[in-house]
Amino acid sequence: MTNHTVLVVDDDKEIRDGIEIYLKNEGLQVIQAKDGIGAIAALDEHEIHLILLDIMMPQMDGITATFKIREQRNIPIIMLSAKSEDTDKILGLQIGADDYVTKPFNPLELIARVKSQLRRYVTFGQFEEESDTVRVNGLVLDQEAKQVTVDGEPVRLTPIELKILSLLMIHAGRVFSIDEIYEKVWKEPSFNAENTVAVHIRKIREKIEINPKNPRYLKVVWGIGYKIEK
Amino acid sequence: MTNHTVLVVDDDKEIRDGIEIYLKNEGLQVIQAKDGIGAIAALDEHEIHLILLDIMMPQMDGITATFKIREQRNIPIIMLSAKSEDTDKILGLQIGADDYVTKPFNPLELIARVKSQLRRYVTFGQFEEESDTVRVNGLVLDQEAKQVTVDGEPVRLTPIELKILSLLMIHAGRVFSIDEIYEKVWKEPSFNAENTVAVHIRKIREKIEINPKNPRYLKVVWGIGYKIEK
DNA sequence: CACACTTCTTAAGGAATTCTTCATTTTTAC
DNA sequence: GTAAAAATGAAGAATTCCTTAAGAAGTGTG
Repeated sequence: MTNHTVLVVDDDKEIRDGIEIYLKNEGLQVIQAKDGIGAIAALDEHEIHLILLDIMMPQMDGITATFKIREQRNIPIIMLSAKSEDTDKILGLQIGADDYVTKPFNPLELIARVKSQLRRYVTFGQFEEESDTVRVNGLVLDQEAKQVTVDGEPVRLTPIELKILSLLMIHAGRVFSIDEIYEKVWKEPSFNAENTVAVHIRKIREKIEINPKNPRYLKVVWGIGYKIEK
Repeated sequence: MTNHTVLVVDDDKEIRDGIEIYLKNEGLQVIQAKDGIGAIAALDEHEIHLILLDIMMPQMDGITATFKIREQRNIPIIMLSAKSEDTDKILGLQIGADDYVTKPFNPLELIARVKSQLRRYVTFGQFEEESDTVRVNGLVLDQEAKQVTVDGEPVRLTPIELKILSLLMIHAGRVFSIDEIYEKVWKEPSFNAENTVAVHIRKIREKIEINPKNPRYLKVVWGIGYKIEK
């Protein structure tokens, strides 16, 4: 997981430099480009393992650049954008980005996503099918298929329910407070979200538990929070 | 999630002191610095887990300080600023702050954000202190799962019971007076709490002892207090 | 654009559990 | 034996959690 090179493409030098600091701090090598043309040039000159690409750039915009890059090589691309509209998000992903981060972004989140993408890259320069399944008790979470099964039976979860359950399953055994769950799932500080989370917990229990009143998987720890029994 | 140290950087002593009161009230340790230079010095001297940084400071401004700090270590940074313009907000985040609070700020919101950042960092595995399990005799305390087992059997404890038992187990062998227990668990000076603690002790014994009348783990030291037998 | 459908959020009441207090009994030390 | 300390039991107060329901917001379809 070391010695990877990341190409940062953004027209704003400050942003490039800011990102570079974080990435270097993680032991990654960084090359900068200020637009799509420069990015393609950099791809010829260096062995790049991942691209951080701003969607709004002069000369050649990010989406067009994605096309050009994909024509050359199959490299993980993470898109950056100031726009938070879902339309852009979906468009970016469909066209070829492997992940998407909106500005202003949390640097830690960015690093996590970069690492996640790099992890899929192995010695042979191919993509490894990451084992994306988490198994706890009789519960199976397939992160790629975004599906959970209980004893083989698929469960139909809503997006938020899936996120909550994923969080709890990935860190099975650990207790998460309601605030913590809210922050991780909704990605904003929680103010008055107790019932909201509680209702979702109830819904999840309804779907994964035989007897929701006496849950087998999704346990409550009094005064602290919820967890998935390991 | 306890025992974290926050560095408060602001040129106004009143603001620093005000923030310090709130943070200390949450059990956090606080170190102050009046400018960027002082902040970097403090980083060398103390183990800091989070920085509250005013964006407008003499000598070295907050944004420059952010860069310098990031060069050294990857610590969560929350920016404070009197400016509420969105341009500044985005700039601050892009450059390296993990979160942003505008003055005048709501203390509760500030605390919520501080805690949120500390939690986020902890999950990323950066500074997870204290080993998660404490073993004494046949007693096992899993601090992550917030659970205690006696000879492998899980025990269902209430929040206060868990806190008391955790305290005694972590410092197994040491005797705690009733007042000491009360202060540590309730986080307020003990007034007339002798019986209150005694009742909880009794409840704990009921749950972890085979014969509460002749306790094997939770011993009383006459005239002094309670302890967990090592 | 109206319609049905799903999902999310909020509020409120009820149920269950837990906390504290007080009175009483038991144990301990001298 | 006596006084101080500790343990016990029971009851009301307080807290926390669960559940339901209703409306808001969003999505897809004809």
